[in-house]
Amino acid sequence: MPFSGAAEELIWRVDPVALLTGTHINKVDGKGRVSVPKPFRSALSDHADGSGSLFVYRSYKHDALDACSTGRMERIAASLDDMDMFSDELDDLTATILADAVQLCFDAEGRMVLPRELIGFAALNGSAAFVGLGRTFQIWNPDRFRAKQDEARARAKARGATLKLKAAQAPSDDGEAG
Amino acid sequence: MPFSGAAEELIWRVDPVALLTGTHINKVDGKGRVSVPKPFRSALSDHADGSGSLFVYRSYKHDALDACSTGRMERIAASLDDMDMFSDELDDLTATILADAVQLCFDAEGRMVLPRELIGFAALNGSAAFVGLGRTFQIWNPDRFRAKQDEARARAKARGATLKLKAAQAPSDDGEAG
DNA sequence: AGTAAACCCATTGACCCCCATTAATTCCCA
DNA sequence: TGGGAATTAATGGGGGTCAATGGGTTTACT
Repeated sequence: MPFSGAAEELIWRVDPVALLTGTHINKVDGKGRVSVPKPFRSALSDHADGSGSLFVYRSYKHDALDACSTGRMERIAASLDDMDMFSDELDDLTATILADAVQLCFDAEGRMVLPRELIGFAALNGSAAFVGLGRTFQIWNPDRFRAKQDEARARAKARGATLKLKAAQAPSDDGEAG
Repeated sequence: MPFSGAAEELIWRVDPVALLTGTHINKVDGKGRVSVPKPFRSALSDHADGSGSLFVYRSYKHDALDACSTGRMERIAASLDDMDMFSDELDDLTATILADAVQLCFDAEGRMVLPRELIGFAALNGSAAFVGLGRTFQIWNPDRFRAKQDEARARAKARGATLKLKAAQAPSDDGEAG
């Protein structure tokens, strides 16, 4: 029964901020359509019916795409809006992030269509790897990501990377992952 | 009860201020007409029927046009109004922004006609790039913008650009994008 | 009357939505 | 505990709708 199903969905959506984790590989069809992995979709959807949208933009560090929720993009825009109008730094940041970000919404099947240009930039030939980064995720060419991940692991091991955990805290109002 | 709680949660999640993002390239015809990209148009239109207007003025930093919603222009005017009367700075800003701004409204097809002078200033030869900057957007010669964006990205990468996100906040009353 | 601006209409092509199929999991029951 | 059934995610394809564009016509203004 759809009703109780919807109710349950709501309950665990309300629950804090679902983290975006793991790597999911989906196909990109001729029209540029990709299924957004279900766990990501749930974390991103604004509405109870599962519809929603997200922002995608070219990473400036890798040949991959960065993606985030609309809530997070609004925070980015708000932060930029607080900077001085006409400053050079603002100029650069808006050009590399906002001017480049495309808002995509996923359809009833949970797919979004990636613009040709972005597909080309990230070299998504037939398949795409969705890589969870906590509040954000990236979209990679699967082979390239595997290579990058191997390097990262090797570096971390070599350097003996450590991480200091911050104290547990009340759920933030950062409603969105991304 | 969890259900009503969820419902309330959803209410204030509802689409705050649509962001102006991405780069859209449209054609400028012989009459100086350009289609305002649909997402921008929606974000700018004051009325439910989709009609609306916007302000366009010459950027003083680039050979491009700045544009914003009427609401934002009012905010700019208000900010200027807070400055000291007779100050040189106020003088300059009013001259470069307010004195230069033209109000354009788009027709039933969602097009506006750009004055010859502005087309010349921004070198819009046959096509124009609408560049979303969050609450504002610019109109560029597509080639020039691509060049500028490449530089900005290169700088961002070189200097490891970062942005401190401000805390999530309640939807602002800045009713208009632009 | 001549020029220019606003309005109206028609075409096309991209995007969005719907339906059908496959695959993989979970759930249930024997 | 194993097998089968039901649900759901992922995929493929086709058709309708709407945004973008080009051209024409009326209106206003000088």
